[in-house]
Amino acid sequence: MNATTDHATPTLDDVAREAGVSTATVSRCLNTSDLVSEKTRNKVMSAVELLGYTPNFGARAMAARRTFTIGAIIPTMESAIFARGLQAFQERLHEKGYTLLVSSTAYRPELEAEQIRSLVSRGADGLLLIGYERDKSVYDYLERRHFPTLVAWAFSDDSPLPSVGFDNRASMLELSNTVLSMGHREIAVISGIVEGNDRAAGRLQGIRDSLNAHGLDPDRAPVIETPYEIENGANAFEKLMRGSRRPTAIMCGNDVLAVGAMQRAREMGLNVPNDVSITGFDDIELARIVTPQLTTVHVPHRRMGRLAADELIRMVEKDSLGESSQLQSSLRLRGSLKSVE
Amino acid sequence: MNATTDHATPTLDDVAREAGVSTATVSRCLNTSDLVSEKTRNKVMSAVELLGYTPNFGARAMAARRTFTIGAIIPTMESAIFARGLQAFQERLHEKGYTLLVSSTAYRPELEAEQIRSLVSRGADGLLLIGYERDKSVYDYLERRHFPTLVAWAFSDDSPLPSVGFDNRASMLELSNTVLSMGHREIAVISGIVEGNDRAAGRLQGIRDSLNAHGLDPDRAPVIETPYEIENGANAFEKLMRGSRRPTAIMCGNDVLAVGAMQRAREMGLNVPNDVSITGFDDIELARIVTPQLTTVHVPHRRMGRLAADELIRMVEKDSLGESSQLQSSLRLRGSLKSVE
DNA sequence: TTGCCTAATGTAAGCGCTTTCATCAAACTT
DNA sequence: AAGTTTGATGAAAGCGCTTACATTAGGCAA
Repeated sequence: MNATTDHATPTLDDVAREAGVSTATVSRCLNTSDLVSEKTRNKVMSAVELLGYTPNFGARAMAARRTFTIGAIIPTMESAIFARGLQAFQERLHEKGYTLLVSSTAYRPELEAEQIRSLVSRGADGLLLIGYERDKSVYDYLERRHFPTLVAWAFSDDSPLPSVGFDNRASMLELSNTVLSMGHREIAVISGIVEGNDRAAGRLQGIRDSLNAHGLDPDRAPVIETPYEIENGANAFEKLMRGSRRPTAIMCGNDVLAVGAMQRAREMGLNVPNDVSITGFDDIELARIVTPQLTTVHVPHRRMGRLAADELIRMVEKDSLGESSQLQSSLRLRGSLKSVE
Repeated sequence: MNATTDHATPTLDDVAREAGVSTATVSRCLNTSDLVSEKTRNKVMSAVELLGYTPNFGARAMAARRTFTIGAIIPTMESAIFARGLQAFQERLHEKGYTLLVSSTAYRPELEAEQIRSLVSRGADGLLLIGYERDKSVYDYLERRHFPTLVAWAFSDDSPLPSVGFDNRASMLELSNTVLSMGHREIAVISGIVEGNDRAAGRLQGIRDSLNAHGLDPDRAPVIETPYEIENGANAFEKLMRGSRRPTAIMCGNDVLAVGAMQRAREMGLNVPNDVSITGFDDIELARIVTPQLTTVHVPHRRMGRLAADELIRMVEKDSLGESSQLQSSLRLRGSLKSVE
C-alpha cells in the first residue's frame, strides 16, 4: 500500500519521501520558502498537492511554540452586541496572518476561567477578554505565564490589564442627563446583572450619578436586574409599568433589553414614546429596525475591534506590556425618547 | 529557579517531579483516574493545583489521536440564522464531552475548503457543514481521510454526505402556495445568492414550482439575488417597488432580507401589509420583533442541532457512515401577509 | 511455602513537526 | 591553485503528551 492509496492522513514524512528530500526541506518550503531552491520547491509542492497534505496543527504548535492564533472570550454569541466589534477584530487579525478562536461564557462569569485554560492549552498566542471584573485567580494564572491579554469593551484605570474600550459609566451618564433635560423625573431602569459585570455596573452607576447631579434621589428610581435577553426586557418592562409609580422613561442597560421592553409595550397596548420613553445602549442594528427607532448610546465597535487587534498583536510580537486606549461613545437620539409635555 | 517561581508554562514533567511519580501516572490521573490509587491521585492533584498546570492540547492530540473537538463551518455568524441551531448543537456536544470549534465563511463558499483544512489540521474529530453544494475536491479530501462529516440545514437525496435538515424547496413551496391562495398574482422574490448555495436555490425553486402549479409563468416574477444582509433586502425592495409591474407580495429568501424590505417600506411610506405583503424564511427572533410581525417558515433549528450532534458523535465514535434524517418545517402566518382584496 | 494473579506504577517509544548544527558543493577571492 | 564564502540540504534533537509493555509488590489458592 503506497502513500497515495493509503487512507491515513499524510504526514511531512510522506511528503518528504514522495519528493525525495528530507523533512527539514519540506518544512522549510512550507514556512520559510525562500531558503529552498526553486527546483526543490516545485518538487515538494507537487508532492504536497498529490498527497493532499495538510500540516498537523498540534505538532506544529509544539515544535514552533507559536500558533498565530488569538483567543477571545465573550459573554454571548447569540445577540449582536459583540458581533460587530468582534468581526472587526477578526478581520484585522486575519490581515496580519492570525486566526481567531472565539468562545462564549453565556453570561456565566464562572465559566471564563475554564475557557481561558482551554484557549491557552490550545496554544493561543494571546487573549482578548471582555471587561475587567474577574476573579483574582484568573489574573494570577495569566500573570504567572506572562500571557499576553487585553481587555475590551471597557476602559478603567483600575484594570490590571491593558484595555481598549470606553467609559460605560460616563456614556450612560450623558444619556441620562439628556433624558432628564427633557423633563423626565420618573425614571426606571432595566439593568443587566451587575454582579461580575463591570459594564452593567458602570452603566447603572452612570444613571445614579446623573440623578444625583440633578438633585434626585437615585434610590427612588426602581431598578430591575435581569439577564440580557429580549424576553427578560419584556417582563421587566411589564413589571415596572404595573408598579405603583409609573415611570415616564425607562432606561435599559442595552438595546436587547430595550427592544424587549418595546415589544411588551406594544403587546400591552402602550405607545412608545407617547405613553413611555425607552432608551437602550450599544446601538446594534436592531435599534434601527424596531418601530419607533431606539434612542441609544453608540459605541465605535468596529474601531474598538481593530484597535484591540493591533494592540494585542503588538503585545504578542514585541513581548510588550500593552497600552490602553479610550474611545468615545456618542448619543443617538431617535424616536423612542421624547420630552415630557 | 524552581518550578513554582519559573515563569515558563508547567508541563507534565514538572507535575510528575513535584508529586514524585512518573509522567505516566500523572497522565493517568488526568485521563483514566480509576487506574491510580487514591493516595497517589491526591498527591498528583495537589501538584497540579500548586503549579497551575494545564495540559498542552497539541501534545495531547498528537499522542492520543483524539481531541474530543468537533468543527462546524457556517456561512455567517453575524445574523441569527444559524445561532439557535448551532447553540443547540453545541449544548448537546458539551453534554457528551465534546468541544465545538466554529468558523464562518462569510458567505464565500470558496473559503470553505481552507476552513475545513484548518479544522482538520487542528485535530477535529468530526465536521459539521451547511448544505451539500460544494466542490468535488472538498468531498474528495474528506473521503480520502474517511473524515466523519455531516451536513445540516438541508436535506436531499443527492447529498454525498449524510444530512440532517429539511427540504428547502418543499418548505418554500408550501408558503408560496399559501400566498397564492390568498389571491396574490403579482409576486416578486428577493433571493439569496443561488450560486454555491443549495438552500437559496431550493427556496427559489419552491416558489417557481408553486407558480407553475398555479398556472402562472414563473419567469414573469421578478427575482433579485442579493447577499443575506438587511441593507440588501432594503435596496432590493425599493428596486422591485419602483419597477414597472408593482408586486402585491414580495417573498424573501430569509427573514433578514424580509426585515430589510420592511424597513425600506417604512422609509418609503408604504404600509405592510396593506400596500404590499412580505414573507420571510427561518423564523428567527427578529421575525416577531418587527412591526407587523413577519409571516415566515419555521424550522425546528434546535431539534436539528441536537440531532446533528447525536449523529455526528455516533459517526465519530462508532466509525459509522452516518444516517440522514429529514425534519419538517411549518408555516407561521403573521401580520406581514394579508389577502388581496 | 510456592506459584500465580492482580493492582499500581514505571520505562520508553513514538505522535508530526521545527530548528540548530553539520555537511557539502559550487562560486568567489586573492 | 588554494582558501573562503555562500547557498542548499540533511541529520537529529526535542516540543509535551499517551500508552503498550515491563516491572514490582502484595494477596490468595493450593
